[in-house]
Amino acid sequence: MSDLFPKKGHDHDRCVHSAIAQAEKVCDDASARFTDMRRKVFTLIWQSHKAVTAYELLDALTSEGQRVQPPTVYRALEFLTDLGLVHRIESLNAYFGCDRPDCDHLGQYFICTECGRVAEEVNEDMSNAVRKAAGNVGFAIQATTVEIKGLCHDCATH
Amino acid sequence: MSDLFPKKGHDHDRCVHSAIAQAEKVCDDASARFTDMRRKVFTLIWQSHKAVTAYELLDALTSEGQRVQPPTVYRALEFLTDLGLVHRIESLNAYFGCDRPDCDHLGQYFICTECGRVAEEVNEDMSNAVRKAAGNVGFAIQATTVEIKGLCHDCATH
DNA sequence: GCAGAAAATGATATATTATAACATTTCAAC
DNA sequence: GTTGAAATGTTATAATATATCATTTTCTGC
Ligand SMILES: [Zn+2]
Ligand SMILES: [Zn+2]
Ligand SMILES: [Zn+2]
Ligand SMILES: [Zn+2]
Repeated sequence: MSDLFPKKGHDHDRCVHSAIAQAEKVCDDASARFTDMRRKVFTLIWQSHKAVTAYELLDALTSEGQRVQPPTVYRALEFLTDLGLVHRIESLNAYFGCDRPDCDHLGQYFICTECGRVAEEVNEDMSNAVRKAAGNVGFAIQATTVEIKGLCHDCATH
Repeated sequence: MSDLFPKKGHDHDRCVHSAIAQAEKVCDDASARFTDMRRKVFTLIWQSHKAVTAYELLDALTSEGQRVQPPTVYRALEFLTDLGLVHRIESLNAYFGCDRPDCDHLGQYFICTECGRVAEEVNEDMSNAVRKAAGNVGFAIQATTVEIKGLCHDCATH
């Protein structure tokens, strides 16, 4: 059985640093600015492997000092999602950092209802099944939302 | 190419009557009450093949006479979704009538961004791909959200 | 039929998520 | 340094959803 959710006790600083490095590259390639605010929001999203709501981000930013307003966070989120650095999890109204922002993909999200962690997979069998089903009915895909809730292996076995 | 979205000019009264008849049966089998309010909400949802928001339902119910409050609509929606008569479309924050409420299923939803219509499919290839991907990583599925946005055949070709 | 319990709805308030509109600041290009 | 575009700040409000308690309706057992 392959891993998908990160191991407990993994070196999470590596996750964060790698994500930031990739984000810098993606922004650079797109001639987009990875500003302080965007970096703060992005880093907060990567604090855990859970999805984070806009207002959790607001609270975190506010407790750091002066009051941050909703549009500030939503703008940063829009920027990050447009560039594919962050994905919105529709069934949670929350946001999740992508670990492969360099390539275009139709991701699928496994959401553990016990520990709250989210894992993104890019599974060609699933993507192909979706594409084929769409093709069968003459539907031209623009975007897909595939979110699977349940128990991750750790939570199912402990 | 098989049909999925209903034809223009189809006999929609048949859709509605069939849906209501099925709902009555499902409620009866579950010893649940298909009250006036639940029937009204359900019928409003079936007015079109689009997904309907809670507040659109509220407005429709209110214009029928006295003011209806949000909890009234949300309660009816909870009842209907719990019984599988209606599905929530997460990416739209909206609700859509199921045309096969009698059988358990993991549905997939095609959402046309042009005409707004939604079509539910129960595609075993997709469902199996999801189950297999979950199995591969030891994930125990509780619920799935598969929503596909794009252009329906009518809108793509006209 | 009637009492009591359970289910459903009404009513009020409030929580959560998200955007519109305009002002100010920052920053890169010239 | 000036200037124009991008980003952020500020204020207000829209859209979606739930908590809580009161009242009404329906069901069950007698
Ligand atoms: Zn990590
Ligand atoms: Zn878990
Ligand atoms: Zn119809
Ligand atoms: Zn269409």
